Amino acid sequence: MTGLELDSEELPTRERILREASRLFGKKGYHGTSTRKIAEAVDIRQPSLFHHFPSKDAIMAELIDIDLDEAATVAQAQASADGSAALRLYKYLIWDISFICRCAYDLTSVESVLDDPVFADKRARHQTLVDARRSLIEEAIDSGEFVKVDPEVAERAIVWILRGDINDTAGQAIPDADVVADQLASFILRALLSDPSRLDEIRVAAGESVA
Amino acid sequence: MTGLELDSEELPTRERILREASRLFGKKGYHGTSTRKIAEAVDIRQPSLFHHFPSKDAIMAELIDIDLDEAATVAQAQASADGSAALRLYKYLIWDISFICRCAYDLTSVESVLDDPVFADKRARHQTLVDARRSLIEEAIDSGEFVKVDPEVAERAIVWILRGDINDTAGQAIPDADVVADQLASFILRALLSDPSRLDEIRVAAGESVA
DNA sequence: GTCTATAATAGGATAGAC
DNA sequence: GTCTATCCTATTATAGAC
Repeated sequence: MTGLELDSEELPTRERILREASRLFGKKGYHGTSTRKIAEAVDIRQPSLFHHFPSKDAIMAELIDIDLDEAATVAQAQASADGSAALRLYKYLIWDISFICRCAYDLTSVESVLDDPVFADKRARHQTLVDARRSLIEEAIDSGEFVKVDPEVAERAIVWILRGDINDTAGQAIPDADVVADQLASFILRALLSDPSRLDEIRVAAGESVA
Repeated sequence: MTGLELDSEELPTRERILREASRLFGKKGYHGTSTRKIAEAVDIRQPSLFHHFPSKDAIMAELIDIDLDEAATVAQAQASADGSAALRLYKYLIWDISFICRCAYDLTSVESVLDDPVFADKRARHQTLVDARRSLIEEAIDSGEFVKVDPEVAERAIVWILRGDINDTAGQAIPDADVVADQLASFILRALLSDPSRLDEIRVAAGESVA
């Protein structure tokens, strides 16, 4: 898990590099952040970074793995499960938004570097996540649980609401992660449910399966 | 207006610089794009850029103005108009999404550089847009047209759906801009309207006021 | 208005002492 | 595990010819 409860100065250097680099990548972008600035934030000299990571790319690569690995697993599990697709999409959304809110890293920059050839080896994992999400949406539309909307439009709206949450919460380890998760996931389901009054039933069902 | 109907090779060099730079900024980020790459895309040598723009920053600054100026004006006009706030928000959304879809430039990178001190002089204009949008949302919630949702949550979802549209359409001058605009704006209103069945009435009313 | 040549700086990464 | 010193490349921008 990511939420180590140690004071920032007590953390191992490698961990502090990941956290400070993620914050700077999120704020200035991957290319807008120099290894000198990362080192400054961690309070070491620039070449010392290369004792912990072989390259600047390797720092980013680790952040990509943190962002994608668990999310792809959860999304795939819900996509291949049984029962209401709307409920399963809601469960995935709650998990993902909570994860983002609780995460110690600012993962803003991850999606924006995935197109770069340097990180081409991460694309398959990303595609797993995209496919699982898409399959949940299409299943819910086909079954009539969702309105007959273009799945592409629904997917884009969902993906960007999630990316916005990543950007806005930005590795701050938000305390009321559950509230934010429910608000955003509810926004999405209200927009998509054929019968919006089912929302409360879905929220209750998701709450029970967690507890 | 932005949609000059000339062949790309016929356009003045200055215009081609703006278009190619915007595409590269959108794909690789502002800092990830060098002036050499821009020049290469325009098919001139790197120093020739500086005959048309005093600096790389100035290219970005002009793209920021293109993105913000008209949008802030339209949003403010709707915010200070009378009648249903939900209808006025829908009208603004339709205008903004259509603008994005028809725009000759990829404006993806604009929002991500607004925090940079270099572009601090653009922030007031951006804030005008943010405030106008926020005011429309709060008015619709207070009047009961929208569900009692946290205005912050609604605003973030809307802003990021718009940013996603900017990113996904990416200066391609989408032909069916009106369809995309209606689909995304409808998604947003379905998520927010207390009585989702009012959506069609709002879409018709917005269509009439345009024609 | 575009070119070649080049200045000046900032970038990622390595070598080797401690 | 961190430091200083340094290499090499890429970057933005300028000077001046055509």
